[in-house]
Amino acid sequence: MKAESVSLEKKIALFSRAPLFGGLSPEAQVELAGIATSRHFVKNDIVFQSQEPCDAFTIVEQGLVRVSRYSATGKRLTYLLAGPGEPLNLVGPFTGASRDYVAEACTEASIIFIERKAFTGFAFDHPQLIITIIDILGQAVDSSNSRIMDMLDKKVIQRLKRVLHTLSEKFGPVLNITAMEIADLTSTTTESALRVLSDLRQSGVIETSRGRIVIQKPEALIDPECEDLWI
Amino acid sequence: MKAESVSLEKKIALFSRAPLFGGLSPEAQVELAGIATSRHFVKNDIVFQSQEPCDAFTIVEQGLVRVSRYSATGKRLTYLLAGPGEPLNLVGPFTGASRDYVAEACTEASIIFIERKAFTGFAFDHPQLIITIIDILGQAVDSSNSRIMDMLDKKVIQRLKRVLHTLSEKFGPVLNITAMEIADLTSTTTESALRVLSDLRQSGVIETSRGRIVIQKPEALIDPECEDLWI
DNA sequence: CGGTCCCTTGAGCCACTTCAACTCACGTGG
DNA sequence: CCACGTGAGTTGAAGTGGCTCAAGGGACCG
Repeated sequence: MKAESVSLEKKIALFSRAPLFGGLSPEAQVELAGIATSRHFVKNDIVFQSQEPCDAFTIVEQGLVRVSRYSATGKRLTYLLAGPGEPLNLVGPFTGASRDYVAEACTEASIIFIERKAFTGFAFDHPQLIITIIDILGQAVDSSNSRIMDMLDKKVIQRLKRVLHTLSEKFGPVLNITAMEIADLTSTTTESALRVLSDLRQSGVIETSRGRIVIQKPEALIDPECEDLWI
Repeated sequence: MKAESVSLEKKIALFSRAPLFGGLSPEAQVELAGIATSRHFVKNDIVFQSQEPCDAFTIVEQGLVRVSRYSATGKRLTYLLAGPGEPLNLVGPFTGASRDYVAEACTEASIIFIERKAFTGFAFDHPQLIITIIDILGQAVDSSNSRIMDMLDKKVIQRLKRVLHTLSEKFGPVLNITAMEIADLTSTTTESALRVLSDLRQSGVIETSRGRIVIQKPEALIDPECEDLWI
C-alpha cells in the first residue's frame, strides 16, 4: 500500500470519529479526505495567527491546540482547547476574513487543512453539515455568555471547578495542562488559579505536578444546577 | 389595494432594509415575504421564552426587543437589543431546539415570523444568506468574548462608555433605555451603572431623565484601541 | 391617589488582583 | 557534565473596585 493511501485512510478514520462529520456518508468522508492535506506542528507552533485572512478549514488530527484571544493588556482568554476531531475555525472558511484568534499547538500536533472554498462548496452540498456548524456556533455563544454570568455570580473556585470538570469529561482525569492554561480558561489570574488548585490539592480532590493535574475525586467538582461549559 | 397587499409591501420593504437579506434579489425577497406573518406585541410581552422549542425564525419589524439570559441568582445578561430589520434567533430555526434566551418587547413592537422549516429551506437555496448567518454568529461569539476580556482589564466606567457608544451608533443619540438595561449590557449592577451615569451627567457627556439617556458628547465615549461591540 | 418602577446616594466589606520574592524542574549549550 | 536561563509553581502582603445592603425621593400609571 502506498504512503498516500495510508494517509488517506487515516484522514477518513479521523473524519468518521469527528462529531462534525459523523453524520456524513462514507462516500462523502472519502470525498472530503481527498481534498484534505495534513501538516505537522511542534509544541508552541502557531497554526494560524490573529489578523491573517482565513484560507483553509482546519481540524485537529492529533495533539492539543489552544485557540485564544489576547487582550490589550496582554491577558490571554482561551476560547477553545481542541483535541483530535475538533475543528479550529468554523466562521473563517465561510467569510474568508481574519479573526482575532490565535491557534497554538499545546503539544506536538497534526492538523488537517482543507482549502476554504473547497470546504464551503462541500458544506453547501451537505446541509446537515451546515446545520451542525450553526449548532456548534450557537453552543460557543452560549458558553461565552455562561462565562460572563459566572463572573457575575460565582467565585473563582466555583468557576475553576467547572472548568476542571468540563476538561475531565473531555480529556479524561489526567490533564497535561499548566495552571496558567486553567487560569486562561477560568478568566482569572495565574496566581488565583494556583491558590485554588492548592486548596483542591490539600482537600484531596486533585493531585498536581509540573504541567499536570490529575483529578482524584471528580464528584467533588460538580456544582449543582450548572451544566457543562463548551471549551 | 387590498390590506394583504399593503402588508406584503411592508414586509418586502423591511427585508430590503434588513442587513441579513440585503444581498437577496427582489424576487427572493418577495418569495420570503409570501411565507412571512406579522404579529403585534405590547411593551413587556414575551416574544419567545427560554426552554421552548424553536418553531419560527423571527425578525423585528418595528420597535425594540431585548434578548437576554437570566442567571441562577436572577441577574439578567442582555445579549442583543434588536431594532427594525434585526433577527432575534439565528440558531433555533436550524436546530429546532430550545435555547436559554428570552426575547421581550422593550416597547410596543411588530415581529415577523417565518415558520422554521420554510425559512431554512429558503436559506439553503440562498448560500449567501447562510454565509451571512454564520458571519453574524461569529460576531456574536467575538462580542461575548470581548465582554469577558473587558471584565478582566477594564473598569465599569470604560465598559459602560463602550456600551453607550455602541448604542448611540446603532440607535442615534437619544436612547429610550433605562439604566437597568444599560447595566445588563455592561455586566454590572444597576447601582454601579447609575453611579457612572451620574458622573457622566455631571461632566456633561450625557443628559438623563427617567428611562431616557441623551448623548451630548459622543466623542467623549470613544475609548482608543477599542472597536465597537455587537449588541 | 396608591402602588410600582426607576433613580439616587451612602457606607462597609471582601474576594481578587497586583506586586514581589523565592523555589524548583527542565532543557540546552558551552 | 555542569552552568545557566527560562518557565512553572508557590506564597505573602497590601490595596481596592465595585458589589451588597439600605433608605429614600420622584415619576408615571391605573
